[in-house]
Amino acid sequence: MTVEEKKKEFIEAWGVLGPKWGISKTMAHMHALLLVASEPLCASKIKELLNISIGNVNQNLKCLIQWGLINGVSIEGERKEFFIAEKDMWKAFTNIVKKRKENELVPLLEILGKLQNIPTSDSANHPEESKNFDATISELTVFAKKADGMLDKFISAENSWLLKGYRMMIR
Amino acid sequence: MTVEEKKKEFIEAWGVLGPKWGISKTMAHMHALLLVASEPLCASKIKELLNISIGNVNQNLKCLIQWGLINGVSIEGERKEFFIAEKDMWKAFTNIVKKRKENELVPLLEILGKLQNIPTSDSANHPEESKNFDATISELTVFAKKADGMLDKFISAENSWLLKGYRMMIR
DNA sequence: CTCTGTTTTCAATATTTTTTAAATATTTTC
DNA sequence: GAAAATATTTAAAAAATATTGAAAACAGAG
Repeated sequence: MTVEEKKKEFIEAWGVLGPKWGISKTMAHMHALLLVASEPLCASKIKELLNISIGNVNQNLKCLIQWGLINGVSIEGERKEFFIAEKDMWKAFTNIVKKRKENELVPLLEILGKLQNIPTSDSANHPEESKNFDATISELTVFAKKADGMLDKFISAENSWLLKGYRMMIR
Repeated sequence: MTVEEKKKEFIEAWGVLGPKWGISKTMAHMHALLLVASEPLCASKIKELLNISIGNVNQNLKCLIQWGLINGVSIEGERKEFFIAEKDMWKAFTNIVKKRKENELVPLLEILGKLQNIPTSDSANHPEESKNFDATISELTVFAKKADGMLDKFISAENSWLLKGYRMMIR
């Protein structure tokens, strides 16, 4: 198996996993391509290597940058922009966690808070239901807040935490 | 705001979050509906409450059961099956983690292992590239394996871990 | 066994998301 | 400032996903 073949296979595999992680197949392909590229690539090179339109490349580049998975670099004497993947997996991972927390957990906490703060006008008429509902919302809130705090620690933890070993203390 | 209104709002909100978590809007609606329902609901009741087809209800019920987010229960004297949501959030969460680990991490580790075990036939011709590629794959592998181990601990940890407090030791 | 209510399956349809290609905008160089 | 190169936006096409509705399969009661 040649290096090129291995790269192709890796890119393919990443493309299968990507959608499961919430990023599109093409975006995953581009990310994988940049991960294994031995030098920075420009948009048109990516277009060429992956056989996709330049507009598509452009959009996904922007998206990958937003996710903190790649970075633009300028190359001496070249006019156009080149791109490289973030090779520090820990960094890439915490970038993703940060973004998903913002998009997923924060809005959830907002709506839960709102539902808790607004009084239930008919709670007297449906005491049981009202009680059950409040209990569910409040359990969810506790859980979401804990998760939120945990992710914050995660994000601010050092690289070494994952790479060198870690311990979770259960109390 | 009445209890019913609150429930509606919660269901809507869950429907928005769901797709970001990789489950479809309808599936999220159904899950939310069962979470706040004060009693088990049957398929046709769900169809009625959410205004969707019975086939759709059936498919998503099966999917929700697969994810471990809801359970079927039988009710005294009733022929059809009823459903309730898993209200223990910790359990629901670990169910999800377990499933996603199986679907996402395990296949990744497989492909990484494969790429490492098969020798690179042309590594002599492209020493630099080959070395870079191997390094990337192996860094990814280390990372993925650590994540895998961490998730295992997570899954087998006690409910109390999250609810009562936890500590991460960084070394 | 047969009837009836229920669940499951699946091809057709609708919806959503992704991709393209072309138009538009921006930047750099002279 | 004009020309050339690069980058971005957009409207339409294509592809992928979700939903429906109707038919088939199933299960329990008589």
